Amino acid sequence: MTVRVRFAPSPTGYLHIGGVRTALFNWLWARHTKGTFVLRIEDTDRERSTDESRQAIFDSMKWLGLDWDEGPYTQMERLALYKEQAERLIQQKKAFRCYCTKEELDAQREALKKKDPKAQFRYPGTCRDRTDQPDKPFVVRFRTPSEGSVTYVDKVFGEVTTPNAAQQDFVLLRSDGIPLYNFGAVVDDMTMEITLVARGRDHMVNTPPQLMLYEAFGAKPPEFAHLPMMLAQNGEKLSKRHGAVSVSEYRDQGYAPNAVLNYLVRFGWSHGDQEVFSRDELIAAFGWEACGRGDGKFDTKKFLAINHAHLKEARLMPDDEYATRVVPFLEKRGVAGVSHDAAKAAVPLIRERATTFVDAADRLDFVFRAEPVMDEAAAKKFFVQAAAPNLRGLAAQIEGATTWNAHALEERVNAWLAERGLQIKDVAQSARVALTGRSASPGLFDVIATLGKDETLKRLQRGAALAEKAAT
RNA sequence: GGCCCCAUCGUCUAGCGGUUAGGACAUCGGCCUCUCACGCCGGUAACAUGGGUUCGAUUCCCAUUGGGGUCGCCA
Repeated sequence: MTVRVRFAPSPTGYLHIGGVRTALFNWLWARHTKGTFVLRIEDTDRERSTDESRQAIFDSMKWLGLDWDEGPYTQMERLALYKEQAERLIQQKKAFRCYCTKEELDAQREALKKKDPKAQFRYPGTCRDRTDQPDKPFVVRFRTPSEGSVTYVDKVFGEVTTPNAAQQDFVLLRSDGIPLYNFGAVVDDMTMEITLVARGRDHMVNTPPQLMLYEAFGAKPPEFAHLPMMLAQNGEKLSKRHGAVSVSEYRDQGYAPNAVLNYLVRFGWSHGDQEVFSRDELIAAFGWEACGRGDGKFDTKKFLAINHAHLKEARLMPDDEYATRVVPFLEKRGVAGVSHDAAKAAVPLIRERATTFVDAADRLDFVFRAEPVMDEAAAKKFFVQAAAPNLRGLAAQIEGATTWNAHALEERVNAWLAERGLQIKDVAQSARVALTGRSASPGLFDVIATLGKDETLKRLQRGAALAEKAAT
C-alpha cells in the first residue's frame, strides 16, 4: 500500500515553527517512501481563518521546499460531504441530533458537578434517544460508548489505551452545518485515503474519538504518529513572547530553508551522532523508529549554529544559491545593483564567517560600496602617520602585481616586507581598515583579490591620505 | 480534579542488561593566526527518587516526585 500523509494547518495566522516540524515529518515520510504528501487547509473556524494566513502558509511551505503532491484541499469547499456523512451516522443511530443549547448543557453540567464533584465529564443532555425532530437548531453528536476502551499502537509512543468513560458525546457538526475538527479530519483523512497521520502530541487525545469514527464508518483507520512537544526555553508553550516563532521571521533573519528543516528534524528525531544533514540525507535516513518521546525546549543558539553549519559548507549551500539568497539582504541594507556573479565571486570571503544571510550581507557590505563605511574608532586607531608609508608601499606592490590571486599577492607582498624588515602585522590592520572600513574582515589578500587592482589601489591611497592627515 | 503522555550533561540527543555513559550546541582553557572567523586539542557538565526482577541495571516492571497535553457548537 502506498503511503499517503498530509499536513492540515488551519489558516489562522503565520506558519508556526512547530507546525513546520509537523509538516516536515509528514513530508519526509512521504519522500522517504515515495508516497504522497497532501496539503489540506482546515478553515472551518470562520472567525479566525483568513485568506492572508492561507497565503502565508503556502509561501512558507514553498520557501522551505516542502512541496505537496496533492491539494490544497479546503474544508469549507467540502461541506456537503460532511453533512452527507453525518446523515449516514444518524441513520445508523451512531450519531444523533442534539437540540440542547450550550447554556442548558452548561447548567446541567454544573448541577452534576455540585452533586458529585468527581463525576465524569459526559454528555448530560437528553437528546440521545429522542425520536422527534423539533424545528429548532441542532448539532450532530456522536453516540459515544461509555463502556470499554480504545487502544491503538502509536508509531512513536507505542500502545496507548484510553477508557471510553473519559469520552463524551462529541459534536460532529455545528448547528450551522460546519464540521468540528475531529469529524472533518476523519471524513477527510478517510476519503483522501490517508495511511498515516503524524501530528503534535497535543492531538493525542483526539485519536480515540477519531478511531471511534473510523469504526462507525466501517473504515480502516490510518496509523498514528505523535510528535513530542516543542517548548520554549522556560518550558512554556512556544509562542511569540519567547521570540521568533513564524517561519517568515527566520527567513527574514537570514536563515537557510534547509537549515531550518535540519534544526527541526533533530528535534525528536536522531540518526546516530549526525547533526548536519542535507535534504537528501534526511529523506534517506528518516524513520519513525528513531523518534524520541520526550518533550524538548527550543534552543536559538543551536538553531543558529546549524544555520552556520549550512552556510559554511558549499555542499549544503552552493555558491550559486548563496549568491541568490544574499543579494536581497544586501539590497535591504541599501547596497543595490549587485550582480549575481559579483555576489557569487565574493561568497568565499565570508563562507566560514557568516552565520546568517543578514550577517553575510553585513560582512560583504564593503565589497559592493563605492567607499566602505568607515568604522571611526578603527580609523582613528590605525590611520596614524606611521601607517602612511606602509600603505603607500603596499599599494606600490599591488600595483606591480602581475599574477592576480590571493596566494601570489601574498608572496609578492611578503617578499617586499622581508626586504623592508617588516612583518605583515605591521601593515595588516591599517590596510584592512583602508580596504574594508573595519578592523575585522576576511583575510587581507582574499579581500584584495576580490576587490581587484583598481579598487584596492584607490582604497589604499585613500587610507594613506587619511593617515597622513592624522595628528602626530 | 479526570483521562492520557513523558523523564540521560544547561539544551538537542546516542544508549535498546555488562560502556572510563558517546556526540552536538552552549560554556571554560589552549593551539593556529594579518584581524574576524574556521579548524584543532583539552576541561567542567547528566542517567529525578524509592522499591523490585536479575549474577549484573541508565536500560525491564511498579510506585513516588516532577513536567507536559487535554477536558468547546477552536483546531
